[in-house]
Amino acid sequence: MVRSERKEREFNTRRAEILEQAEKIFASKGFHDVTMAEIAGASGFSIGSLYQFFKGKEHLYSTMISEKIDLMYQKIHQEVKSAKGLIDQIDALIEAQLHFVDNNADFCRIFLRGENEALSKMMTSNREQLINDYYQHISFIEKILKSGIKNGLLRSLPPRDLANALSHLIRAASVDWLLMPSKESLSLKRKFILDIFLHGAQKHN
Amino acid sequence: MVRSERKEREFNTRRAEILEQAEKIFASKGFHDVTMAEIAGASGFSIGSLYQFFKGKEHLYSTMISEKIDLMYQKIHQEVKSAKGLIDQIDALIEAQLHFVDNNADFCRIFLRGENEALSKMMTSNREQLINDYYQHISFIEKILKSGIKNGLLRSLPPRDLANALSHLIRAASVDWLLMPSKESLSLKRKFILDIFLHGAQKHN
Amino acid sequence: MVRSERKEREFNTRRAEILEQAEKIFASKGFHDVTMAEIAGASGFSIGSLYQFFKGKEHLYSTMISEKIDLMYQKIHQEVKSAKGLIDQIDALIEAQLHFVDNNADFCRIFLRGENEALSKMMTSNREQLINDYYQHISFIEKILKSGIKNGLLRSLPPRDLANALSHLIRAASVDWLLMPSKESLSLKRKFILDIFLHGAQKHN
Amino acid sequence: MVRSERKEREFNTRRAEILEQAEKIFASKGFHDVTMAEIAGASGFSIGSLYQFFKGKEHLYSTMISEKIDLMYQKIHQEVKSAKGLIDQIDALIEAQLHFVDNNADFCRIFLRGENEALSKMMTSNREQLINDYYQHISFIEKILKSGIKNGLLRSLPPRDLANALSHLIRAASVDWLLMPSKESLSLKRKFILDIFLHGAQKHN
DNA sequence: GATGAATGAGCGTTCATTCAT
DNA sequence: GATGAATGAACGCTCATTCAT
Repeated sequence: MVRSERKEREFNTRRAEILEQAEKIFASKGFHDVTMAEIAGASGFSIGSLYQFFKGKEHLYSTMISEKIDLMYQKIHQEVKSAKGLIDQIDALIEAQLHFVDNNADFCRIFLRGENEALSKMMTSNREQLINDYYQHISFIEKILKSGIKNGLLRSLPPRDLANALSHLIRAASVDWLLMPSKESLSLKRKFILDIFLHGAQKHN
Repeated sequence: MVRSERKEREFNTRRAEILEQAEKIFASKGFHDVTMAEIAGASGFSIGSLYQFFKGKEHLYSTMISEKIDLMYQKIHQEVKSAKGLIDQIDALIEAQLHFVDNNADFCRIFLRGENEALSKMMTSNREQLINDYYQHISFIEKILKSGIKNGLLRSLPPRDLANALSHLIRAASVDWLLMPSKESLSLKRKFILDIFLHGAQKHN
Repeated sequence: MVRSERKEREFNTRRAEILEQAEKIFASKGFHDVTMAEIAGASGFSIGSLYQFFKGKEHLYSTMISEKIDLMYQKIHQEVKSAKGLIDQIDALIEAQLHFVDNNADFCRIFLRGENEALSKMMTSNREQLINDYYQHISFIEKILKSGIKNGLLRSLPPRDLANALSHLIRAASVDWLLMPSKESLSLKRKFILDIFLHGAQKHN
Repeated sequence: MVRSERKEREFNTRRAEILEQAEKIFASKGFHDVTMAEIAGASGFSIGSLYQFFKGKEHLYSTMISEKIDLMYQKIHQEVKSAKGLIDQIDALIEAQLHFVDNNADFCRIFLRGENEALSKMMTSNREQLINDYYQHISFIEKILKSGIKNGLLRSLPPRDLANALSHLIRAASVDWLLMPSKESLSLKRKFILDIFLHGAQKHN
């Protein structure tokens, strides 16, 4: 039916609106200090309506988290894929992730709080999904680096560990920036991250 | 008075017992899903007794976190200070931190839901203390690396960024290990971390 | 909207029902020995519902007190205003107050444990309101007596003190009656109060 | 034994010390906001010791109240008895009671709060004792007034009601004074009370 | 479908009282 | 006798979820 298609479009629009408002509120106050009434008010829906879109508060929260993170992964992978050559791909990876953090500071700060413990409760399925997505992301990086090793551009180190290292070097800069109020744009760290990842800290003569 | 000395010893023993049990429980369930009654039961005290040692649930939690973290910093700094030479010091730093994670996996997992300093849950004073301690730790690493730059052993990069990078490379391995149930000892990553930090991933001809 | 009008009517009905039950319970057990669960049970609402009508236990209590007292003042003033002549007005005042006590014995007994204004239990704003209302009531009596002095019907004594005296003579009879279980109607004291207030106890030859 | 006599003297001294401190604290904070630990601290005894003198908090409180009130009655009766002639006796009654209120304002203010509801709980025996003492006091006044009637000095009105009236006229002035912060000495009301009680408010030609 | 009033389980905390020392 | 640490029952309040309208 055509009608049901429109309905579904509308459904998705409303759902997205709720998620958008929920993100803002959760980002600013954490999980436990937010009430369903608050989200209902901010998104212009009634409390009851929220339950047509999400099974409950936890579901709403974890959906918001995982959809946003998936979006991040998507963007990153897209940027990386459109880059040519190993170094450029790594650079694109760094740039894309820093860019996301830069533009979603409040959201990212959620992870500096202890709030995603919410996920540890009932939402095991969602939590596992999140970890799974993370692994996939790491695997994605791993694959790139593996090809670098194959090409002889990178040293022959365990690719999984390399991927982890690269990922956390980006995170290092991000966390530092998130904790510090008002500093220069996070993108300035891009070169440093690439440099330290490729060449290390030691001076070579 | 001799008597008050014994009392104080007993007081500290009991306090430590509570903290030990609280750590286990908080580690497995987070902050909000734990009740004072649960901690009381596990530690063999009455609910009321808990309040002779801690001002409330938050205080108990934040005390547990910060005392444990301070212990980690102490151990690390101690190990590093007893090492001679830049490389050995960095190695000691890595080893000491991996060792702590290895021996306190449950505790560390708290931080997988919540970053290094974990939390809005803490009374501001305690939270600030914790952040302060973290900064001091980073500064400690920074100082070592700075001397390495001075000596010409390390490249002339921003020492603060280097310290951050090193710290997160250790974290990278730790997180990977913490997420994976049952693997080899975390210490095996020691050499890799040192290697990647010093020489980077790129092959140099 | 018509709808909201009905809702409001319902809201007020429910609110009044709670207050009515709360009055009975508070009157019989005081403030501290009453639980919200008890009031909820007696009034046929859930605990949570109580909080839709009142901010908390204190608010419920002080609202009950002050609304009832205001009602008493209203009735008294109304009766007095519809009387003509000084003596009749004083008589109406006595009669109206005795009548209220007669019909609200349990409520009034609250004040035998705690004076006219009853309480530290109230939010300051409400407490002040209550004291203010009391002063207004005394002023109301004062005004009547003042006109009696002007007319030469009453002796030239401080009107405020006279008002106080009259008010407490009524109280004297009320307290005596409230403390004695099962006696004749309180209204029988009406003549005595008027007599003693006007002519005093001494025999004049 | 002589020894047990000294013991008893000591016991009574300590008991009185506790009651004295308890009065101050209860007077300033009411019943429920005072802890046994607070009284113990203020009176220089341990918590446990308090229970050697009183069965519990309520017992301590009600004992303090009734002993103090009994003291008041004693003083009043004593003053009255040493006065000669009806009018002087009534005057002594008024003066003695105003004097007590003047010197024990904080204590008296307890009764303007709703705290003696404490007595409504378990301490039925004590509460009854208190009411009984009150009745005895009223009876004492009644007897004096009755003799006045017999002598033809007072009008032939129900002596019990007269006693009540006189008692509450004194109370009227006391309450007014207690509620007002900083005013002239309460004793100034003495003449007014006597005057209004004897002659009433109406002008007689 | 949409609403939001009603529900009631759940928890942190206090403090009078007890009792081992 | 004196102490004060230990006990644990008790209660106000919140808020996710439901369901009658």
